[in-house]
Amino acid sequence: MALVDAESRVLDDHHQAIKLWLRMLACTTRIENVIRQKLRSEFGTTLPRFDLMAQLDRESEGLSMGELSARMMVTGGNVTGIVDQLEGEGMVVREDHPSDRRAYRVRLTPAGRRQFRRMAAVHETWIVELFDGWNAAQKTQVHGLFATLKQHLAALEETKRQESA
Amino acid sequence: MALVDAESRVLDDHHQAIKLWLRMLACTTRIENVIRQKLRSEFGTTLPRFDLMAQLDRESEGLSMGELSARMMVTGGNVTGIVDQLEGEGMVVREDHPSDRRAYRVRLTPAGRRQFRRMAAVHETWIVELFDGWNAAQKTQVHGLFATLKQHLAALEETKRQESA
DNA sequence: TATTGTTATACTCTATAACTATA
DNA sequence: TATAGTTATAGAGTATAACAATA
Repeated sequence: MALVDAESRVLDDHHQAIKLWLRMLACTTRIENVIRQKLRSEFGTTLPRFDLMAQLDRESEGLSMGELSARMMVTGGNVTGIVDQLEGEGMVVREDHPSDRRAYRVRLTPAGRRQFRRMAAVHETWIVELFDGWNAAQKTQVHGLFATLKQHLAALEETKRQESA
Repeated sequence: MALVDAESRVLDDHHQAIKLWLRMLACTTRIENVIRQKLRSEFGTTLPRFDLMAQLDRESEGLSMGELSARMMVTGGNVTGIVDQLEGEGMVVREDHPSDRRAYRVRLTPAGRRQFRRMAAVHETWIVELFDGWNAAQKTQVHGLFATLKQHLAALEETKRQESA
């Protein structure tokens, strides 16, 4: 009996994880789609472009292409394309890197910063509305729980990296 | 002072929502990437293909193209493409719909069901490992919280649909 | 007329690999 | 040799619109 109970607990735990994942994925996907659609219809931009500008907004000194690539978790070729677009629209500039002539220092132009701040303010109201199903205490709770999960995921990746090395 | 406090609470609440969203999105994206990569390397398949087979596995009677499209939340043309592939590999079949000659009834073949079940079992172990940063009580808690959020998101969509009508 | 599904097309997002120019 | 960035290419994933067959 003890064995059977242990097995059914394992089964329950498995199904619990799957159900949790599917529900969480459904919520995230839905929110992401709303954000993507609103960014396109209201500002004519996309999530990666918004993300790139957000990274630059945090760094008044600017970032190299490689740093942008690392922070956005995409490979270099993609960053080149997005920066090309935004530079063409006058939102960012590639300045020479002071000490490394291979590299650039990408930064927001004044117009780019104004435009980003304008978008970010509206973006924030969308997020607030979308998460209004949770009260402040619940948001705090989930925020803490995801900190734990994030650590766990980072540890898994670290383990895997060491195995492959 | 009361006004200032109220304002700073609003600000805090906004930042809380944004930080929560960014952290949640980071976790979801990371998990999704792991799943995508493992599905490709271990089973030579993709997330939408896996998802389509999962929908069919739940419905022994099969589903029409339109029903698949609605459940997967993608437009019809995409479903045609995925069903074409899976039919070519003998995983699913398009049967005539009994009462509507415009429609099909797509269902898993026995081989398709065997293959899906095999994949699903392994997929479940990936999910369990990825979510192992939370204990059972925490998983239950998050599952419940996401039920609330899902309802809230559905309500928002409903409101919007009525506004546009 | 409205609906089911297909076709054709295009765009976003991403990864990989070969390339250049510096370091 | 190694690194920063670019270019070219390929593929996943998606949406849109025009179309044929049937309701």
